[in-house]
Amino acid sequence: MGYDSADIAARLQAARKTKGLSQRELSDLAGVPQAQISRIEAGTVDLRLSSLVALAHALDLELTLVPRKAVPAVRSLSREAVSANRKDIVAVQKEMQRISETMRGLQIKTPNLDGLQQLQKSFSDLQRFRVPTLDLDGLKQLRQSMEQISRPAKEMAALSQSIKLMQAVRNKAAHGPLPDTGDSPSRPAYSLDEDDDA
Amino acid sequence: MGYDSADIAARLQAARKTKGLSQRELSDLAGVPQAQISRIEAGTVDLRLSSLVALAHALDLELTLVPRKAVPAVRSLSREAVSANRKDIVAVQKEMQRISETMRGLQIKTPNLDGLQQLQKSFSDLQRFRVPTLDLDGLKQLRQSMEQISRPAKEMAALSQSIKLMQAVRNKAAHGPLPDTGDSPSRPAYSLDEDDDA
DNA sequence: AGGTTTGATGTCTTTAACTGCATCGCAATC
DNA sequence: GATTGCGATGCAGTTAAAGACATCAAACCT
Repeated sequence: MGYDSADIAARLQAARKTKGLSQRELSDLAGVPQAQISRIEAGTVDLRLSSLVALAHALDLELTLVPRKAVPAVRSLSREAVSANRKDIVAVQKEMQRISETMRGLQIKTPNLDGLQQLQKSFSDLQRFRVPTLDLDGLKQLRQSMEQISRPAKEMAALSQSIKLMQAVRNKAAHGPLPDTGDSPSRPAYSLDEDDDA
Repeated sequence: MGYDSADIAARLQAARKTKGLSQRELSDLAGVPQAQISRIEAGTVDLRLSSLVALAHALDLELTLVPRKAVPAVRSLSREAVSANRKDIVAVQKEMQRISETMRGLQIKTPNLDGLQQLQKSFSDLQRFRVPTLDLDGLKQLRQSMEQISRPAKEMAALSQSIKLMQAVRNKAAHGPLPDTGDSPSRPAYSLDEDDDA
């Protein structure tokens, strides 16, 4: 337990998920038993430093001690490194791949379904976005919806739902925070404010 | 043992020292036994996260997980926060205090000693400098020398030596790296270099 | 529906951190 | 020379993480 410890646990889990790793995969990677990882992420154990470092290392993270006053700066710096870029590139790519396959499947199974073309067009549109801009959860939701389309008697509802979801993802990608090409430092929010205590 | 763990231990010790804390003081502050702190700093134990967090907290540090690629930036950021400012303010203050007391002692014991006035003048001069600019080791050396002055038959040698040392400290403070008032961000060395792997 | 994966939990043994206390050597101070 | 404060070390007892299993329920995919 503890203010900080919970943070650490949460960050470990977040890092694992955005890397698309299961607890077992991470287990193999870090040499820490899956059961232990589960307990750690749940925050029910007071883990050893060696375990923490092993996990962090496997997740391309480093454990650092930073001065209190530098914490906000470091936070924004870390955020920039993970969210603006990288995020869950692999996971998103994978999801897009699967959606693409689902799309293909639909075109074979129900080629003459009204609106399928529109969906296809939207998808082609979506594929032009740079990976990091896409929302993983939105994509997952979308795929789930798309798979409903092959269900008899639900085609139309599922189809229009899918189109809606896809446009939602598209809009989010278009208007969301832009990681863009040359990541402009966007004003250095990281600067140590002088407090001169003591 | 471990690549990272040693780092952590070292940083803990460094933080403690620059704060001018003894292991026992830190022990009281963090609630971790002195013996344990010793072992931790020596790197002979694989400490628990709770201990680490307790110590970090007591030292005004926070444990954070930062992405590999952001590590250099974070490092320079932390360095800036500790070294440019703060350094070992407390220790320097303490040392200055003790020198002041030593000075007073000399003025009582050997008030008519030639050159004492010059030493006093130099010291007053020194006191006008901002704390962080002063060199701790130089001050320690100085005090040691000053205490020799009360030793019979060595007064003169010790006195001139003290004057020399004090001027050395003064010069270092005057011409050394200036932590100055408005710490200029001195060019943001922290920027995440794009590598775009994957 | 059946098979697989994922995360959560349980049990047992081993290992080691942790605590509390005492002590030691060393340096600095009086 | 005695005292004090420092860090390091030893030891006995308690506690809990680690490791190596085995399950289990839920979600997922075919």
